[in-house]
Amino acid sequence: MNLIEVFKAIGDENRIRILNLLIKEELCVCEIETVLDITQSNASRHLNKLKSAGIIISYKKAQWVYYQIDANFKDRYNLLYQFLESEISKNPQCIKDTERLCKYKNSSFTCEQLREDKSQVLEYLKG
Amino acid sequence: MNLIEVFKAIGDENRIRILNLLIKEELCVCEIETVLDITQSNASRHLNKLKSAGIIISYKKAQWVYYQIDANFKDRYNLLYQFLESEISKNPQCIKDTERLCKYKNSSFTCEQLREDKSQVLEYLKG
DNA sequence: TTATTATATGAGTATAATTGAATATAATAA
DNA sequence: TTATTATATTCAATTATACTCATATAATAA
Repeated sequence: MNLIEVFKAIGDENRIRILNLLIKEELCVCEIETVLDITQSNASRHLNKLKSAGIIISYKKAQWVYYQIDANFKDRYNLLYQFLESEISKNPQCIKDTERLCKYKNSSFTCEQLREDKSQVLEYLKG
Repeated sequence: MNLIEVFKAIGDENRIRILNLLIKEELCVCEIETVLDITQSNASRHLNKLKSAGIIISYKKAQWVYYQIDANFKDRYNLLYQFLESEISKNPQCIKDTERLCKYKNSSFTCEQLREDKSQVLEYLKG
């Protein structure tokens, strides 16, 4: 966990968007790519950068990989985390993303649904 | 002052080093380039990035341009500023830079001296 | 005025970061 | 076992960033 690496990791729109979601709750890669509407490889890459910087951690459940904010990061870089939590919620793109996340969470869709028909979920989140 | 732009601006070694100095006190470009031992154009460019991001401001005194932390930034992004102030002092490179800054400040060298013989000042700071 | 000088900027180059498409890997399901 | 699938990774292309050298600009000094 290096100061410059952490700032570099946070200083990117896609990664800020991912952090915005993970601050709310842990999510698996397929959920993140769906809510943010970005490609799978792109989501995976950005998650890896955040993980390398020590901001998030991951664990496997069945075939899915779940990501969440690293408690050590919250603890060790607490002021930064508090700042991020507070400011990220004011970012226009993050506000939209949060709405999409809530919509997804309030629906009955699951990772299995995403596998079977992702376009259906995307259509639901759009309308 | 945009969140991502601010993080991008801070996420660079030379700019972190500059911020470390400016957190201690306002400095002009020729002092920054001397203490950090970087080229003039490089210092100027990084200062401009920090200024564009809304982190620092500048004013002219005679032929010198002095930079300092923007009070609005300190105020508006207070948690981030506090975090930065606290963490930056633990960075190995910044610790060395701070020593050089103190050495420079404790000497009788001025911007005029830097003009007349910069290499002499650099030699003093090295030894 | 001209000379000097502190800083900023332009052009070119080198390096790093981001991306999509395709493929590899590791796990589950049949 | 083989087929499927979620995620990670590689490759190639693009874009962004950082750096150096040279020059422009704006101010002071003579």
